[in-house]
Amino acid sequence: MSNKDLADLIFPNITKTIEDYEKMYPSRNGQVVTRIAPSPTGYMHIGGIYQSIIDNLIAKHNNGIFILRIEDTDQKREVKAAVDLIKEALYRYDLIPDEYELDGKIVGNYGPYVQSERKEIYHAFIKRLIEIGRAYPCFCKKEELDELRVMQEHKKLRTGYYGKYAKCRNLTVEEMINRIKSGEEYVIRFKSMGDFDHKFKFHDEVKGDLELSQNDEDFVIMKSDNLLPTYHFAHLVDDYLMRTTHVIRGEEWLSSVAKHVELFETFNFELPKYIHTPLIIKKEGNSIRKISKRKDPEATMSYYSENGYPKEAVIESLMTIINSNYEEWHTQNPDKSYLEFNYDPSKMSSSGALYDLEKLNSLSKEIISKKKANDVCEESYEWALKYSESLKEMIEQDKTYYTNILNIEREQEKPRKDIINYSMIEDLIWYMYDDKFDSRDKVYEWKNITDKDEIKLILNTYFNKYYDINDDKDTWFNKVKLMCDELGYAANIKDYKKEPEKYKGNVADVSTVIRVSITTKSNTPDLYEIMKLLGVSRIMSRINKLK
RNA sequence: GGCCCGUUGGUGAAACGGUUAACACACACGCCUUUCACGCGUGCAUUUAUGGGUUCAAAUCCCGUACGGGUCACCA
Repeated sequence: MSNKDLADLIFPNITKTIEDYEKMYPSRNGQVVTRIAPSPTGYMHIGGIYQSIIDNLIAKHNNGIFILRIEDTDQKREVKAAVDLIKEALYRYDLIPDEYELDGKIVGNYGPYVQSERKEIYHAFIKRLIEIGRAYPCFCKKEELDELRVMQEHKKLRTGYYGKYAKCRNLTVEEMINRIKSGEEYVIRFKSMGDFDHKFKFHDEVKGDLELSQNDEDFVIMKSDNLLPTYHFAHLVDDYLMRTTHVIRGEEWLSSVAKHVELFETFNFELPKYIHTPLIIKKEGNSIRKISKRKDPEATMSYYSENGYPKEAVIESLMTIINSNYEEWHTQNPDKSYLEFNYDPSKMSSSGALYDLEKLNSLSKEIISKKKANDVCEESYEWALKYSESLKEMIEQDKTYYTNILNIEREQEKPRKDIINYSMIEDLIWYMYDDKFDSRDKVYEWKNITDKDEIKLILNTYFNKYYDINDDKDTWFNKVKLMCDELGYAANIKDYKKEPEKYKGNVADVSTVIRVSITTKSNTPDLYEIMKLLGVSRIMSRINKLK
């Protein structure tokens, strides 16, 4: 009985060899290939988009290929709709893969791109490993493994299935065959030849040169229940066969590179470049921790959709933590797409990247302020369709009116920056709509002038004597100033500051009274424009109701 | 606990043996202004977690300590 017999017993139907697959998926002649490989376990995590941005950036920058590969080897954790969620998130941010498998359609010559569909491929590789004596079935039960670990911990030994603790590696082929034939459950383990006390040099594109201990663990490469490989083995096979040149993955994988290196060396495959990205972390009180889907809403991409952040803002904010020199580059090249930025992994922070919502907000304000009113209208309408019935109705009443509101103080050199995201638009402009104005609980935000009679006096004087809807902006404001003179307010703030005791107040106070009486708010965009849009009769009706 | 990685203002960070330790966000103040905002200006680390060492010179190199993170699954 030989290893070959064992291999044939375990994989009787596997006839294709590694060499067959190498021919099916030939070398791509130096073309750069990156890949995002999420497991479909729920909503897209912000780390996934973060990595996809880097994948896409490297691929596009080098005329390369960006692959989406679904890692569904863990059926227990699988969530059915998750692939749709992944696709949705990727497409929303224009991170469109060149090769993928979605909705049953395969695009690309290196597929399938879903791991559960690649079972025979993995089996061919495992079969070879068994044949050459570098993999073996292990019959240890979970309880035995637990016992082993407890014993190791107790003796303060390194835990794991290695060396003399890897007892199944010493089984004879005959014994293995007999136990398999008798129906015992087993996993396939890799037979390591490494020595933990020997170090090897490893270059990571982010962390630089590292010295790591060799792997000596006989880790599991194929699971017992679904015969699918574990991550480590799938990484070897898929990234080799898909000809991946750059593996971008989270830092948590750093501690398994010794396993991967031994795997690649065993097959004599060239190692891809590794970019182990810092974890996205979050500060909570005094502790810093990995951002988590369960505790942090902003860890999930749906947070940004639900709150109506424009996609550019999300990308920008992530770019600033990907390479901190990005922001500077972007201010120098305001018209260029981020895809033209020269990403440099060695410039990535090697500690965690703290994702800052404050920064996102500031970026988002900036970006929205530079958009055309029409685009803001369309994008916010799209958002409202999904997330806000109320805003949707406002927009549908009269799109032009809505756009005009958005356009106040917009198309000028220094546009107003008050919209952080689309979910806050309604809060910013509801007073421009009569039904909202009438139905909402509102507080008039009077400032310096609160005396009812004084307010009445100002409003009466202004609307009876001065206000004319047809005035241009300068005339309009000059009239406000004229009224100030008449009522004893300073028309000029400087005059007021010089001799405040001479006046009842200044033009700012008077303007505030007009503003608040019409909008209830002390903070609004340009009053002249607002009055123009509202029109005389609506203004007067509001003024009259006030009395 | 073992192994690995890290630690520069409130935050993201630059600086790769010689700078007043960039820049951005936040914050504070001032100016501008019909309010708020925008914009503009100013301020904001006597010092790079900490203790030693190397050097004419250290945030940068070396060692120790502390603290934080990752990992030690038939999860990825």
